[in-house]
Amino acid sequence: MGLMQIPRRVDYGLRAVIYLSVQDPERCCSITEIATQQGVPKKFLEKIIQDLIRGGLIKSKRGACGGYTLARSPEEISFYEVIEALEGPIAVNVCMDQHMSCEQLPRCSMVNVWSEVQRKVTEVFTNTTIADLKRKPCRDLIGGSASLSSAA
Amino acid sequence: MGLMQIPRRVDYGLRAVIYLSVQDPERCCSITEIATQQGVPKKFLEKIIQDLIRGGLIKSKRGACGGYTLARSPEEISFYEVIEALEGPIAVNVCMDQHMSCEQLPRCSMVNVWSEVQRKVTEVFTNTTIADLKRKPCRDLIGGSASLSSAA
DNA sequence: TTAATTCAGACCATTTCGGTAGGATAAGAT
DNA sequence: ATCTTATCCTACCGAAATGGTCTGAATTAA
Repeated sequence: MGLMQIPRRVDYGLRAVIYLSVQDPERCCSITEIATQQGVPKKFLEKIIQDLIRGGLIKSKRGACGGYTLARSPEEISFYEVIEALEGPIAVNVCMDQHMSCEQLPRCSMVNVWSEVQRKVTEVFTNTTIADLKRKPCRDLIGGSASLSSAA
Repeated sequence: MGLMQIPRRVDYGLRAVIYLSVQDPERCCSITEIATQQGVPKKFLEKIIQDLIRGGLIKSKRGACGGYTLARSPEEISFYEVIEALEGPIAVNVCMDQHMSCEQLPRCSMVNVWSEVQRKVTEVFTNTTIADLKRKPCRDLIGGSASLSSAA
């Protein structure tokens, strides 16, 4: 159940980034600290953070007193970047293995729907920054007024 | 790769529904016909169509000269209904296993983003009917003008 | 009765998901 | 130097989902 469910990796990764965003930007947070504070499996989070480092969102310092900090300010990190660093580019589509004739198959007309969905999803994620999340109060969870994006 | 990829089941199911929508509404189409015409694995499609029957979108007639027809007119079948019949309700969210304090965790602020995405996705799928697809020409596939939904 | 068809269920191979384990490497503290 | 604290890297692992297949029963037209 759940067609477009968000994987744990993304949830955990976002939590780590958000946690770092409310800390002193200079202070290195260890994986142990982040994991216990956020209630996330430590070794799993370690791998996830590695992906965020490769994505240029987190900086690390090795050795004793090492740890992680955000690579940029929270205003400059979008939801989309975190997701992309962890899962690759968002691609709402069917696996296009074999190209078939456009006439006899409904495939191409469906693609228009997929790409419209993809466009809207991408829009929300790119317009939402980590800094936006920090100051959001906890209002009703479903059917919210959705004032997050700039809503074209 | 592909965060919100559409599963084969949905692709195949939609193709079957669209195929039926362009046939004579009285004529029963066998599973063999639909599968070969659409280039879909026959036995797999058979199971998928069973779900569409349970969802009230397709009618079946058993025995020789049996087959499938649409249960309603294409104008009254939305993309969303097909998807829901095959995958259950769309739920863009993280598995909410354990409820944690709203204060110390960024979870609740993320939920606002998930629900906004879900709302927009659902909107596109509910506003697109099978009849809409039939007359759509095959224009450019990516970054299309997206004139499908009523675009609030 | 027989042929054509849907219907129901078990089965199955591969991939993905979520997570663990162990060690190599780096750097600060003593 | 070497010890401790930490990141980094790679392999591994169980369970679930994905994408199918196979077999056989039930139904119906000819």
